[in-house]
Formats: sequence, structure tokens, C-alpha cells
Amino acid sequence: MKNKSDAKPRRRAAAFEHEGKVTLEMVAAAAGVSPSTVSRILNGTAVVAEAKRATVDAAIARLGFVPNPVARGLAGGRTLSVGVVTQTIDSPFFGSALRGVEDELSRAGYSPLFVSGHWNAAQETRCIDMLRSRRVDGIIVLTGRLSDAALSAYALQLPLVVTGRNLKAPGLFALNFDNFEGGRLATHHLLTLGHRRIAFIAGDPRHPDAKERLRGYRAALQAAGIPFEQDLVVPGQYTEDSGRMAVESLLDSREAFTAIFAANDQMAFGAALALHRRNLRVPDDVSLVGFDDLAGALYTLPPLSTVHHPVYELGQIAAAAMLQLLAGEAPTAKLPAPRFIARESSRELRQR
Amino acid sequence: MKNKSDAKPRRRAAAFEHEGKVTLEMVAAAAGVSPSTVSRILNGTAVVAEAKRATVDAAIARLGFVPNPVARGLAGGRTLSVGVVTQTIDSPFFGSALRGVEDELSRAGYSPLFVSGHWNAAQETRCIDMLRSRRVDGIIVLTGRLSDAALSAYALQLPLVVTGRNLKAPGLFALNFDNFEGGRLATHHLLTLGHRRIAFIAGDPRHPDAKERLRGYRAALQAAGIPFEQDLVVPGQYTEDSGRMAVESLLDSREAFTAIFAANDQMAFGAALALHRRNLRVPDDVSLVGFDDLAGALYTLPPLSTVHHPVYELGQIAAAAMLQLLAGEAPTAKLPAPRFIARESSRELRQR
DNA sequence: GTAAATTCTGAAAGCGCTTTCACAAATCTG
DNA sequence: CAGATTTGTGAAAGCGCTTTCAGAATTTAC
Repeated sequence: MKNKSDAKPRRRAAAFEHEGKVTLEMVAAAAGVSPSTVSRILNGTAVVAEAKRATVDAAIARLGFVPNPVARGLAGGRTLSVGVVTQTIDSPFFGSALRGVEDELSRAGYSPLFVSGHWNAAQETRCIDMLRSRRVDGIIVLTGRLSDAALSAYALQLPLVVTGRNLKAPGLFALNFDNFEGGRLATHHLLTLGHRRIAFIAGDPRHPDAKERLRGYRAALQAAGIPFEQDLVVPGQYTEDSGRMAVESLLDSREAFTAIFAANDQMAFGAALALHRRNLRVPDDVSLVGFDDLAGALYTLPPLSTVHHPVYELGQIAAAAMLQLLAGEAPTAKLPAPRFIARESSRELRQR
Repeated sequence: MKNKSDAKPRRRAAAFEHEGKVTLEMVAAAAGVSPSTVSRILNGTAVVAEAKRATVDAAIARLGFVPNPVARGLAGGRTLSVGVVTQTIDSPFFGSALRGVEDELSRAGYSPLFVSGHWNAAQETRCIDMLRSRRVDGIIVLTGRLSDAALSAYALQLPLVVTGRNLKAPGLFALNFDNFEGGRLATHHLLTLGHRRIAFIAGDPRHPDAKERLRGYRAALQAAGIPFEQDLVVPGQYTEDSGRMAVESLLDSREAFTAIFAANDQMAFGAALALHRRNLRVPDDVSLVGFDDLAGALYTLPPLSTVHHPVYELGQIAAAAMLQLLAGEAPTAKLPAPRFIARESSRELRQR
């Protein structure tokens, strides 16, 4: 009795399955060849006589046959899917990257399998194990907290593309953006406008990108002969709210500044709100620049000056590199260099 | 020779595969039982003697066995994965929903497979076919352009959860937000503040939600005894830029208005920019309200008054409903009712 | 105490495809 | 033109699991 009710959904599922599904075997029968031959034609694994190939192609078309990726995965070890470890699927930053991955992968008939690591090494490890158990052909890791050593170890087992770090290891391709140069560019922009006291809202120091952006800030300062002041640097977490709080603590500290460089756009958005609340106008009272050039940066009031980070391309290039790895080639692609986009949130310093 | 280089990556992939993978068969051998028994214990398909169950559990733990979902999918028809047809993976709106889906699904050991339909019926059809070929156990369709008839047909073949429409069909569960009420609420809010000439930036009329929101706007107007004016409604596409253009055309038309209700937040963001460019201040010169309560609505200048749309919950509930469908139960969940969130972009009308 | 009904469990047949293996046919040597 | 190569193809063995089927071991019934 218990059994009966248990079986019900399963039986229903089974009924769903065999719904007019055309199998390779049926194609073989229809074309009068063996399944092996059909498989070979499908995969281009071996040369097949032109006549047979034509017959089989015709049969495939006539029957509307679509190979079953699940069976393929079991038999061949290839699933035509690649895992993508992202951090937060609903962030404007990763969203673009995922879209780039998706577009590029689907062009080659691959499907992405997205999982979120939530900036947590343990979680990321679990994600990767899950992806492996699902037999993905390769994994793209977008930034994250996993150690280089851990990643290198995984790369021994299946092709890996990682972003946000510089790392050389067998079976692994790393794609990095020049965050240092970006940080330098943004700071340089403010310096050019005459700003001398530039506050910096930093990202989490565990992030290599965050560290690099800070390094760029310091380098630009140094190049301009301006001493670095620790008190002008406030910590943030790459979220809007942390940007807001950073500005508040900055204002409370009574440290003088005429410009703010936020290590990412999201924090810049928060910073803008905090300034607004204190009746400070951007850019008249304070110049504000961000980093990443998120889609939203165009629609803040005023539109945000920022460092363009080609996030969509990042996803695309990472996916293309994965495809190359899978094809046994060695990817060489690089990300475009950072560009600063001056919009309306920054202006020349005027004497007050 | 050609063959040799072709074979290389494949062989490498094969080497990756058999990397210390523990199979069910090995567990069976270790526990001294048959594979069937192990399978039964894994799936709870039948009662197994307590002693054996213990031995097998021990063996599973000792060997660190993890069942292979691919094989399971082939053999049993269940893949523990559900397809999610979204429209744009990098939209702030869908991002939240996807996150809700992901969180809820993973709680039950299922994985989501995200694909983007890009507001295009043909593309969505392709996505669904792809998901079916990958043997997902069910599909969640977030809004989209597919006809109700097409969805009902799919629902006959595998469990379906759809959002953004009211639809009753076997094997299908529809989850809808009360967009009419939301539209009414937002308009009512502006009316309460004394506004009489309220412009409406509409969404694509092919969207049922967009139509409902407009209907809500009209209903509120009517309830207040204010005649509807076609010239105060301008078309948009749910994107920031379309919101910007809508306001520009509105301003160019010289139609008088004191408030704007944008049918979604993204258009409200664009609208805010357009107003700013024309030196109109929000909310002093024009009140502005949106719809959706995206994460970004908190960080616009000024923070946007809007209708809260529980998008994350939408994803969660959709996923939970799918899980119920899969378990053979009939879901009954409903979305919370719309709430209006008054922030700082709207204020009482003052005589000018 | 035997016949009948219940459990529990293993053998074996797939799921839909890939891939080795071997063999027949075609092509090439000298 | 016999022997050595090189194709092109089919048979069959999996991939790792689920699930029927039927037999063995218990339990229940009369």
C-alpha cells in the first residue's frame, strides 16, 4: 500500500520519458546500418563512406533524432556541459560574466551549469565536487576563495579556467584583469582634476583584485608625489551598504577629502547615498569614481565615472578558453586593458 | 596520424574520469551484498534488513561513495536536476529569482540548469527542448513569451511550474503576482499625496504583467474619479534606457504632469536620469515611483518609492512547488500580496 | 504440520550511447 | 598477382545505475 503510492510519481515520470523519443538505434535501423556507424557519423570519430553518411543524415533529419546527452555522458565521459562556479548569481557583476559564458558556450553546443560559492571556500569545494559528480567536461571558476594549490590540484583532474588570479599550472588557464592599472587610472584621473586628498574605499583584502586596486591607488599617489595616508583608506566589502557605511565613518572621522575612489561601483553607489544624506553633492562637493562600469553606473545621479571592466567579455573569453582546453589547444587569450570612463560624478577641484 | 591528434584530448578526458571514482558496485562488493540492495538502500525503494543496511551504510561512508547522477539519469529517468528558463540571466530582477530557485532546490539535493530565453518564443522553445534532452526532472519557466497552449502541452510531458501568468492545466502549477493590485497601490499612493496628473511609463503590452500594472493604474484613477488620459501613458520596454526615452518624449510632448509611475524600477532609474538632465528634481518637481523594489532601488538618489515584488521568494516558492510536483503532491503556495514601500522619491504635491 | 501468503534479496536486463576489436573489402607493394 | 597495408563497418562490451522477475527465507493460516 505504501509502496503503491510511492510508485505513482515514478511511473508517471517514466511515462514522460518514452514520449516519442527517437534513439540512435532507431536511426541505425532506418538507415540500414549499425549503431556504431551512426555514432561515428555523429562524432566524426572515423571516416564513413559517403553513401552511408548521406543515408544516415537523411534518416536523422527525417526522424528528428537528437542525441541524448545523458547517455553520451555515461558512455563517452563527455557531457557537453561545463560547470561555472560563480559567487553570487544575483550580482550585477557576475550576472554579466555569466551571460558572456552562456553566449559563448551555447555557440559551441555546450551548456553551462551555474553554481554559487558565496565567497566561501568550503562551499566552493562542495560545488566543484557536485559538478564533477555531474560529469561536467570542465569547470570555470570566477574568482572565489579557493587556494591556488587547491585549484591546481583540481586542474590535474579536469580542465579548469579561473579568473581573478595569476596562476600557471598544467590543465589550468588563468585569466586576469589588470586591477592594478585600473586602480592607478582612476586615481590618476582624480589627480589630474586637481584632487589631492582622495579617500579610498577598499574591498576585502582577501580579494587579490581588491589588493591590486589599492596598490594602483598608492602607485598613482606616489607618482604624483603625494604621501599615502592610511586614514583616508576605509574598508568595505564590495557591497552597496558597505560603501555607504565607509563614507559615514569617513565623514565621522572628520578627515578632510575632496574625492572618493571606491574599489567597485556597488560601493560607489552606497557612497553616493551617504554623501547625499549628509548634504554633500557629487561632484560639486566631492568627486566620486568607481570601478567595474556596471550597467547601473550609467544611470546613477549623476552618472558615475568609473574604470571599465569588460565583465561580459571576461565571461566570453573564459568560456572560449575552456572550449580550447577541451579541444586540446592551449588558450592564449587576454583581457583588454582597463580604460577609464569619465562621466559626471567627477570634476576638477575648485577652491572652497 | 590525424586520428592520433584527435584522440588525444579524449584520452585525457578518459584518464580524468576514472580518477578514484567509487561505484555502487564497489560498495556492494565491500558490503557483501548485491548492487540491487545498495541501490534500494540509496533510494529507499524497498525495505532492507536492518543488518544489511548498516553494513552498506558503513561501506558507503568508508569508501566515500557518491552516486553518479548521470548514470542515475540514464537508468532511472530522474536526474535530480530541474531546468529553469529565465529571460536574461544578468537582469537584477531575474537574478534574485534565480537565487531563490537555487537556494530552495539545493536544499533538496537538486540542481538548477539555467537557460535564457531572451524574451523570444522560438528561443524558449529551443531551451526547453534542450532541457528535455538533458533529462531534467521538471522545468520552471519564469514568465516568457510562450503561449499558454504551448506550456500546457509541455506540462503533459513533464512537470512544469510557470510564473507570471494564471493558468490551470494538468501537470502544471502557475504562480502569479498580483500586478493589478501593485499597480493600483502605486497609483493610489501618488493620489493620496495629492497628485492628479500622473504619467505612466508602461511595459511591453505583450507582457501580461505590464498589462495588469496598467490596469491597476487605471483602476486607481477611476476610483479617485480622475479621467484616464491616453497621452499620459508612454510605452517602455522594462529597460533603463526605455524609461529615459519615455520621459524625454513625455517632456517633449509638453503634457503637464506632477508624478510618474514607471511600470518597473529599471525604467524608473532611466526616468530619474532623464528628469535630472532636464533639471527637474525628484521629488521636489516630480514624484517618481517604480515597481519591483529591486536591490538597487534603495540606492538611487533619492531612494525610490516602489511596489515591493518578492522576487527572491518567487524563485523559492516556484522551486518548492516544483519539488512538490516531483513528489506527486499538488502545490498550493501563493505569493505574498503586493506592498507599497514609500521612500524618498515621492512627496505630497505642492502648489507651484 | 502443510499450504499459502509475505518479506527480503540477487540475477539480469536494460537506459542510449561510445569504443574496442576483429574481420572483410579495398588498396598498395614489388 | 601473392602478400602486406590500409580502409570501412558491425558485433559486442561496457559506462553506473535502476528495476523487473523470480527464487529463497520467513511468517501466517487452517
